[in-house]
Amino acid sequence: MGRPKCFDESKVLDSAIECFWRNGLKASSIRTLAEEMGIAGPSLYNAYGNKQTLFAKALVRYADTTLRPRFLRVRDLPPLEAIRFFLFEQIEITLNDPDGKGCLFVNTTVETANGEQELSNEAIGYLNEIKDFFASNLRAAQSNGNLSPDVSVVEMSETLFVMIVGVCVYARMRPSRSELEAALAPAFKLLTAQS
Amino acid sequence: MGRPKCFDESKVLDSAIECFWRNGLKASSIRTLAEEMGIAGPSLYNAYGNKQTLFAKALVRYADTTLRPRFLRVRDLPPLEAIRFFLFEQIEITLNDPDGKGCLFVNTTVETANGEQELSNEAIGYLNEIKDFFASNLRAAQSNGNLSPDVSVVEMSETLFVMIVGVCVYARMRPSRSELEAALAPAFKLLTAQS
DNA sequence: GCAATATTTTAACGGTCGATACAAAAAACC
DNA sequence: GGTTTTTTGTATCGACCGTTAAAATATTGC
Repeated sequence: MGRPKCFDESKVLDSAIECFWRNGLKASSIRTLAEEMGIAGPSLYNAYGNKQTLFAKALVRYADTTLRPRFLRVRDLPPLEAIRFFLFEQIEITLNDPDGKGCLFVNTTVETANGEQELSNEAIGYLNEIKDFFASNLRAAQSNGNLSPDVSVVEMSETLFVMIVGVCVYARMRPSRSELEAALAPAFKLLTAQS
Repeated sequence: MGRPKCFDESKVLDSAIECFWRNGLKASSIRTLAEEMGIAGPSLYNAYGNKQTLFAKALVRYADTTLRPRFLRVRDLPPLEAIRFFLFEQIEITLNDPDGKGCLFVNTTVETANGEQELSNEAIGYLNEIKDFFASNLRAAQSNGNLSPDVSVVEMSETLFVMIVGVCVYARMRPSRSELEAALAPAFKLLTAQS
């Protein structure tokens, strides 16, 4: 019923993600968003509500298209190998990110922490999934016998978490491969030394 | 000559730092800045130029009042102890930061990376001073014999850097003491185990 | 006291912000 | 084919943005 939408809502949302990811929430105006999305302002409001709801939808889709595939990609690996691959992939993603976009969740957490709390909480929720990914895999590795039971899962998962978040900030500084590999090298050693 | 300024330029700049630190560059309007600084808009422009130059001056003063005192505070400690105290202090500062301001340099790097490049480069320069602080102290520890020459100073300094930057992002998530201490515990172990 | 200089105050500038009213357009239903 | 429903395009709204013009105010040098 009614006139059909003449654009793919998900594809256009991907363009919004790109804009928010690169420039942030406040630096992305409705006008530049609409232009980069290839639609007019009123179509944007008709399809996504307002700027805040558009951003919220962008966060959800970013999680679906960027974070969740990374979890799925390592789902069937041995737990420690899953963590190693996740960290390794972070380096490659960062180096193949010439715009220095980093991580939308990290950028959002930093930008909206003392303003748009609902958006901040949404982003933090996804970041906590990364921490949980580390923790559950470390626990599995201890069950497997691949990781010493003397290792504190809480400490190790928190450390890996702040390290990968730090790498996401690093991404915005256009780091070199050697800097990124050096930064994560001790993490790889921690994951093997105590096995 | 002329009418004297009726405010302390440094003290008022501290109020600007507080506002930028808490809310970021774009979310701090000239009007809210002027109000929080206790002066009128034109006085702000007369004293600090424009918004961008005000922010640049805020970055410099923030470095002078927040980062440099921390370096000086550990200047006379044994190098590894200096790093340990710096990390320990980061936890305490984060827990005594109820607004979740984190680090102005990290916030600025994330917010302005793809916009105001001059401000971003300024912030990155100060962050690199932190990395250099780690590297030079690690080298000194190796000269002292307090740190094994088998440890890669580059790897360790890069790791400590991404960890402390990660903690600064963590600060915006209102972390608990146990989370922060767990996150940095492996760093403390790395600094003693290989000594 | 008077001129010169610098800062404060008041008011407002043009521009952009997020958001919308309204009518034209394009499909489905009968 | 006319009605209904949704989306599109155009034009624009009031609010706020960063910034400044201009006049009033407060000091110094003479």
